[in-house]
Amino acid sequence: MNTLAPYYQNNAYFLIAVDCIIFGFREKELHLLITRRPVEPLKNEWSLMGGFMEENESLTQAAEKVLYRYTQQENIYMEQVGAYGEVDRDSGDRVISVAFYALVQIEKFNTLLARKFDARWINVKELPQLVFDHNVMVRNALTLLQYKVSTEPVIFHFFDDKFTLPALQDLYEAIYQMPLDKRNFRKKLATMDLLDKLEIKDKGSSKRGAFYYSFNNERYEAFLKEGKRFSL
Amino acid sequence: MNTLAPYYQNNAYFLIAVDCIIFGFREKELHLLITRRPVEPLKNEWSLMGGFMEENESLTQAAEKVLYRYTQQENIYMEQVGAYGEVDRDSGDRVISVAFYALVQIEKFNTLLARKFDARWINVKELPQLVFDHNVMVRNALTLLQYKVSTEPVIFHFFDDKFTLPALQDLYEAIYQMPLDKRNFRKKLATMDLLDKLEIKDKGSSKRGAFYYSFNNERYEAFLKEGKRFSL
DNA sequence: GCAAAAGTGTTGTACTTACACCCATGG
DNA sequence: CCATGGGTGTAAGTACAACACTTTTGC
Repeated sequence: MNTLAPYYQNNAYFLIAVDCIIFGFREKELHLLITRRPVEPLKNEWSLMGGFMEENESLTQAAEKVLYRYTQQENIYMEQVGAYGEVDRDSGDRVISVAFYALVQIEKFNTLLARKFDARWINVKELPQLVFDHNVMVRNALTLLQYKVSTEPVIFHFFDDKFTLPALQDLYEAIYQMPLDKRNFRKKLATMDLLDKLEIKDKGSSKRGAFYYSFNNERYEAFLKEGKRFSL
Repeated sequence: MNTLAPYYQNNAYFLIAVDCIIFGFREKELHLLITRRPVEPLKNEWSLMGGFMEENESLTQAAEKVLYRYTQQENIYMEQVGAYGEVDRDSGDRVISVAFYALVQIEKFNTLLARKFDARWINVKELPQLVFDHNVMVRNALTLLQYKVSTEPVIFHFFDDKFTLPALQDLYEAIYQMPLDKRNFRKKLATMDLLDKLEIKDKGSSKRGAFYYSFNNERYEAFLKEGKRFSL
């Protein structure tokens, strides 16, 4: 319970939750991490990763806390999706929830931890029904993600600083949920001139191997200063 | 205070406010309605229209309540901007605020009411410092509005079902904060073919007078069904 | 009759789309 | 040697940007 409000008396108090839509990229598909809900009501149903906000943390910090609990990772790229406040949205009690999406590298994900929480990476195309309004949150998060990756170089947060062009294209295709033309995709990337081609190849997915690239942040800063905008 | 939570005990409770960024169009400029804050702390400083959320209302309903209190209007077009939850954002107490923007017709606005609340329409370019993080909310709302009016026909909510093309262009220019080419602007509108030209003219802003147009909603439905997208 | 705003087309440029073949390599 | 995925250029079409003059009418 709160201490007495110094100024704003006689107003209602609410539980606030944060729910995290954790996106990852695996097997050429966009996945998201869901878990069996650990508490009643709807215990053991599929759910987003969530948690309650505490006294001395901001919304962002609350989301980071939840992310850390489920992934043991910090400094994860995260964006707020919005607040959800229908009166009956949570059948357990009146709860206002703020949704965040996060982009993580699945390789860094701790699978032992996953077992502990009964968490699973699910292809976004095969998403089951989730509790409450969580499916709506996912839809909104995906729409926002589509916009974001097309206008800002946030997609690189899915990778551990290097990636191949075929993988990058597969990821865009998974997010946009449509096929892209390989040559046009590469042409647009080349025009922006923000990637460094590395000397090494990924031989994991083909015999020939695909060159690794990395995103050049300094070049991107300069790019912005010239008034240019990232666009894919 | 809340009744005892049936399930989610031992979690913190918070005050939740909604703050409304009320946009209107006047004198070829985008304006927004601000008020003298009626309560301590920072009493009489410039502020957005806000209010606390109550037990049995959704976030959207809370925002509608605030809008009604300050404008006496209902069925106002409204969008959520986001939730603001820094620990010290409100110096009065811990408050999480959810911001909404609304598009209203200034002509319908009740000026008597304005006096009661010491409310004023301010050109967005001449916005004073507002309390707390309200200036940030306005910036975010404007960015969202720019995106929305370019991809959906929401701009027509600024008008009372008819408008002239010069006024429409002035409004876009005010929102985008850049000049537009008159012929290109009209060509794009004409291509979409969503407006009906009326037989009457507005003689208020020129001797010749400009024809009124109205947005044709049925045509827009069909337009969407063909897979087309509004774009300006 | 003139000032002030409304209305109207064309042309060059940049971007987007569509499209097919050769390359490198592990098995 | 062949199957598999990686890598590359060109041409057509579409969308965007730039630009100037005529019309109407209240004063």
